[in-house]
Amino acid sequence: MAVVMKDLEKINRELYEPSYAQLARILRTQIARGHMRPGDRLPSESQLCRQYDISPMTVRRAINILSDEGVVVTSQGKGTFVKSIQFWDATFRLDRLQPLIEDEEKAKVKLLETRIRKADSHVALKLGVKIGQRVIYICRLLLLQEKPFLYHREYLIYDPKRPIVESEIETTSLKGLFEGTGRSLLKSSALNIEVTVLTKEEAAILESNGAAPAFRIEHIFYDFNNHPISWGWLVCPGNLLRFTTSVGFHHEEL
Amino acid sequence: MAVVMKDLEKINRELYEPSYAQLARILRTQIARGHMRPGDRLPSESQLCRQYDISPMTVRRAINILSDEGVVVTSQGKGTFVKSIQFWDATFRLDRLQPLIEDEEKAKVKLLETRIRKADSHVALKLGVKIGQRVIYICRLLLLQEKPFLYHREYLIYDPKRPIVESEIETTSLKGLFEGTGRSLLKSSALNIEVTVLTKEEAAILESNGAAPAFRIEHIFYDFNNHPISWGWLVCPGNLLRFTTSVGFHHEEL
DNA sequence: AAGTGGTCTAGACCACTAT
DNA sequence: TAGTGGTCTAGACCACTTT
Repeated sequence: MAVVMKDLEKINRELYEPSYAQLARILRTQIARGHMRPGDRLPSESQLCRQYDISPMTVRRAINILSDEGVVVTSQGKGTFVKSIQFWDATFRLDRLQPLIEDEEKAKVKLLETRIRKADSHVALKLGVKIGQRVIYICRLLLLQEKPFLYHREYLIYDPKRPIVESEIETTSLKGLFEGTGRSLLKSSALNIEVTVLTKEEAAILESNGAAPAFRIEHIFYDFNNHPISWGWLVCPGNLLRFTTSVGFHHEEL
Repeated sequence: MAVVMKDLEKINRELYEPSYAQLARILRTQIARGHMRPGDRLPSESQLCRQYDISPMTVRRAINILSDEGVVVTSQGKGTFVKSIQFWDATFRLDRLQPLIEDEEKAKVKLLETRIRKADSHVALKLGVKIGQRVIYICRLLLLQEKPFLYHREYLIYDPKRPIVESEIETTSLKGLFEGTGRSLLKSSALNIEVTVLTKEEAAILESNGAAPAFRIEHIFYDFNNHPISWGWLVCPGNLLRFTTSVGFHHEEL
């Protein structure tokens, strides 16, 4: 059977881009251009070795990249196949917010309130402390180009032994906030995204309509003993935020 | 300098779990237990080779896994370091919905309406067709345990040359819906998640309160010529759906 | 039996960083 | 100069699937 050598770009070893990345890019482009369609089998690894004159490990690495990206699926003994796109593969990344918030020019954080409170039943449950125990309440507003954008409230465990209090409260930018202040004491975090409508108080602070729909991002941070350190939530009016993503095959335009 | 051999699990080559995965797991566990904290340097690759008696490539593969997971960060010439957790690393996966919807027992799809319409300006813009061109409108309701859960409306390009129409409309489960019907003609999809409040009509169909907050997931599918195939959106009342995720270091409990 | 992907070796050479 | 990660080789052996 004659193999048609179509689109056979060569690997250029002079480039800064390593061979495995080049091969991954070449195959990804072929798929995105429709030369290989979902369900089609890719050339076998040994074929790719010969075609591109690179070693098996390098080919495998390229294939693994595409596999991690969800572009192909491998099956031992059968081959490597182009995956059909799955709606469910979509992931929404919070880091789309990061550039907005880290821009010191446009983003300002206002500390609205900070004080010691006694934990009510709800806070006690979330933080795993006893009702009535002293906790720190922090309330911040993030402004984007002078406009209210995010309203953040947080309860921190009050531990006189660790002076995390001051450094936490001092934070006037959200940048370092969630990286952890005592940096090495944060182990993990659990997050929820929900929708709500703004309360009157929230609407007033965010200069939005009451009962406007909003995102609510809740977070709990844990230390290395898996004990909660803080519980809080961000509220952002729906008209100011959307999450976008895409699934499927993409490549640079010609 | 005496190296303290702490937590030195051995690689077991008899296991089904490959060596690189074992090493990744061992290192991940050490980090999660706090034996190595954010900012700490991992043993160098050559040290790991000697300690675990495996080859450099296998060590590299383990490190690469942790790097892909965002647990460590590598720096040429300096070493490999435990990353501090980043709030922004959080990703929310749509596939949390999949098990719900694919469960044929609990999930039923009701086809509410399907008919040919002429594209108005909005639809024409989204689908890249002329105003007045005929498009297919489909309206579905997904019920979960007999309760309305998702309300789905979609506009499809009407192309008599391709009989995608029948197969699309026949779909009574959402399962195969987004995998594509003519399976090989879907190239990519763009998605948005927004918040809205339910209109009266939506609230009636979803048996929810009017003006209740809701997720709105919009999608556009493209073919291999990068032309839109369909545009549609899902609406789900906020009290029925939340997205959850976590960031940081996790390991199996002891 | 032949072909496929999956793991792994024992090195090599390079680029970068610390000292 | 010595140590670090980054790339790559040219095979080996294995498990699985197809013929």
